[in-house]
Amino acid sequence: MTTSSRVLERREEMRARLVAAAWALAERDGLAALSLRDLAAELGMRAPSLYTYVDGKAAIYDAMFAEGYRELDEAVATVPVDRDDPHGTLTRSVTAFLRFCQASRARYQLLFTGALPDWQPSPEAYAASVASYERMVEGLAELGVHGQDALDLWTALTAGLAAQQLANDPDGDRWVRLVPRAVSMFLSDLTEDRS
Amino acid sequence: MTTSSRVLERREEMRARLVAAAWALAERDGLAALSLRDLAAELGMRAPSLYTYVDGKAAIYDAMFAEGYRELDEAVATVPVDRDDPHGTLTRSVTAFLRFCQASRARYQLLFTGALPDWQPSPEAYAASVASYERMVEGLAELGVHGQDALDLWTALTAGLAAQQLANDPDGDRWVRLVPRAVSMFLSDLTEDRS
DNA sequence: GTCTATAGACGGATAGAC
DNA sequence: GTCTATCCGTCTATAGAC
Repeated sequence: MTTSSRVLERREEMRARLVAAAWALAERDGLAALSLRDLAAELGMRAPSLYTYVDGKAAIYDAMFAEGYRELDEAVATVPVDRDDPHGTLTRSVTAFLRFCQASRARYQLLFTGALPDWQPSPEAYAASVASYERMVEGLAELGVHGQDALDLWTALTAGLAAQQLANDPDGDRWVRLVPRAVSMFLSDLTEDRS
Repeated sequence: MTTSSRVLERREEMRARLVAAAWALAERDGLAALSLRDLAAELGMRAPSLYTYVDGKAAIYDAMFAEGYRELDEAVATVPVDRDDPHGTLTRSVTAFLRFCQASRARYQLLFTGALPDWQPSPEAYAASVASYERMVEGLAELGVHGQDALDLWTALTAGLAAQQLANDPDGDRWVRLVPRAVSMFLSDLTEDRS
């Protein structure tokens, strides 16, 4: 006797609520402070009941990680690409990226800093992040950015803007304001002689 | 009856050994995994004995933090400043900075990422980091870098290079190699019209 | 599917003997 | 100054009743 689709539906719905509650707690108490007891309480349950929906804490981080990258793609794919305006396109992309990071400190930590001591993304979850990077590379290629060095310089620049913004002015725009200038700087460098 | 200087000397020496052992453990097991039991064992003691030298775990992180910034100043102050060669000077500085970060992952995390959940530097320890930033600002001024925006762009760029190097190629030089190019990019931007 | 009870581990910190 | 013993808290995870 197989499980009815009705039941599976309910389970998926509950699982989604579980992950949402996990995000809320991670945001409030810190990513590393997330505990199964607190999480269960948030859902009106006791800790052991969570195992009905999820196979332990690592699986919860995994689900959050995957969801985070899905949201990142959504936030970045929203930005219209104008091949004739690399500066505008990149500026809008990076601004969206920084806003995405600012919107959730916990998500930023989980996705981009290896801040969790006892957890590594599962291979499937990790694959999602690689795919995301590859989409970024394709987008940059459309705008005329080619070569590993240029890509590495780009990721350093954007990662640095995000890190500084989050660390020193989490709710403001001190580094967000610099994005157009940073993009100009980067694009100027691209068109220079490098012999 | 005051404590003899002989005794104070011994205490200071022991305290230094304690901090050194803490670094070793943080490097081996992760910064957050540092425990007083392990630390004591490393020194041939039991955990309660540590309280003779140090007032709890937070004080240990504090001592490590202060020492880390002392080492950073040493690593950066070593770089000779040539007012007539900003590019060379900055390149050497950033390279030294990246090597400093690579030399100890635990130190990098403690000093530059807020990766420890339940700990914040004490006001005195924090003051050391502010002083370090101010010395960097002075150094940049000597080389013709002025203004908050330029400084913020600079910190973003260097922080980003460090973050990417540590996260994606901790023992290599994938981003270290890009330092001269990043410095050129930055300096070119400085000399541009910004009206 | 949810619960209670509990195993089993690890952590920081303190009291008080020696 | 160092120890043993211990308190008290944290946590994940499992067993088994209902």
